[in-house]
Amino acid sequence: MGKLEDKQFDIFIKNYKGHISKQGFKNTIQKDYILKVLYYSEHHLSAEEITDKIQKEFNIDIGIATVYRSLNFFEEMKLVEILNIGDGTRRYEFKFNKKHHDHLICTSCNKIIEFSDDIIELNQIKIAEKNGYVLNDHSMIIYGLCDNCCEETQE
Amino acid sequence: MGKLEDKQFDIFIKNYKGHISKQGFKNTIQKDYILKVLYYSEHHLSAEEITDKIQKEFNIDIGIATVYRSLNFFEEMKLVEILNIGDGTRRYEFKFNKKHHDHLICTSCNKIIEFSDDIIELNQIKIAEKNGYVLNDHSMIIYGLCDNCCEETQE
DNA sequence: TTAAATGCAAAGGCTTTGCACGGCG
DNA sequence: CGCCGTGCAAAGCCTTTGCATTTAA
Repeated sequence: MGKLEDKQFDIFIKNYKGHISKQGFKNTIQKDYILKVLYYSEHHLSAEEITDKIQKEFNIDIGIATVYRSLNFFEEMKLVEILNIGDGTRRYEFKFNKKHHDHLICTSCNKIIEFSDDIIELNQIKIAEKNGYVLNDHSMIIYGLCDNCCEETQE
Repeated sequence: MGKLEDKQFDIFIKNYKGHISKQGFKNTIQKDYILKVLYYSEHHLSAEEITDKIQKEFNIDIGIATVYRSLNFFEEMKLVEILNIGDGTRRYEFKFNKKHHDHLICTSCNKIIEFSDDIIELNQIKIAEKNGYVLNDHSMIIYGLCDNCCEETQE
């Protein structure tokens, strides 16, 4: 968490808090920590992982129910996106100010790589139109073996 | 369930049964009915829906545990594909002899349309390669409002 | 002060599993 | 007859919910 990033995060959180207040909600440290963990995380985290990280990195106990409630709240506010890779556990990622992207997942080690592809972005709009749908969102997950796991299976 | 289709299904099931026997598994009427329901279904069904359909259409009671076990079995045999639209319930569809396709889902009524797009198919291979992944499979879900639901919201 | 947020534990969905019994080969 | 498959009920896992308590504004 370098200095520049901290400044960026501070600007974001200040903005966020003002927004929250205006809407009649209340700011809490729990939400701050969840946002902080998500903001700085390079990975897509589950509710349990977020809870553990807050405990380990900030030495603060937080109920997992609060984490779930907050995450759902953030999702409604479009700050957070849910990633469902099909293993029964939802993962969450910070979305604000981030370009849309899709995911490439290793079926062996679960490593997740983000990618974005303009051609795919364009085509999904066309497909939605062609079928009479008004596009909302999309999720594309490519499953495969990452380079590491691929080497292992060849040995 | 027209005559032509019945013939097709009979051919399939005969083949399938031979295959099963060779592998040391046993054929059961339960599995037959599950395959039949999936084969003829135009929709993507949940385990519960499959169980209910077998009860209603064939008047046969089948334990939902058996349905789940069979579906997992069929998935391993690549006969069935799991569709995870993110609402917590897995849906299953017959895959055998069917071209790969993706899904367009209405976020209001959950209507599912299948589509396939060559450009997207091509691009996902490129993306996997570019990132050092060996492609396995992919799932693309486009979320939007279908024409019906779109009209309703405008009224 | 007072409405919203938290934390705990209980409840809720969906799916899996253990075990005794039934039925295919 | 041996073993796999089934059915039931219980357990598991992730997530949500009810309720008393705490806390921000």
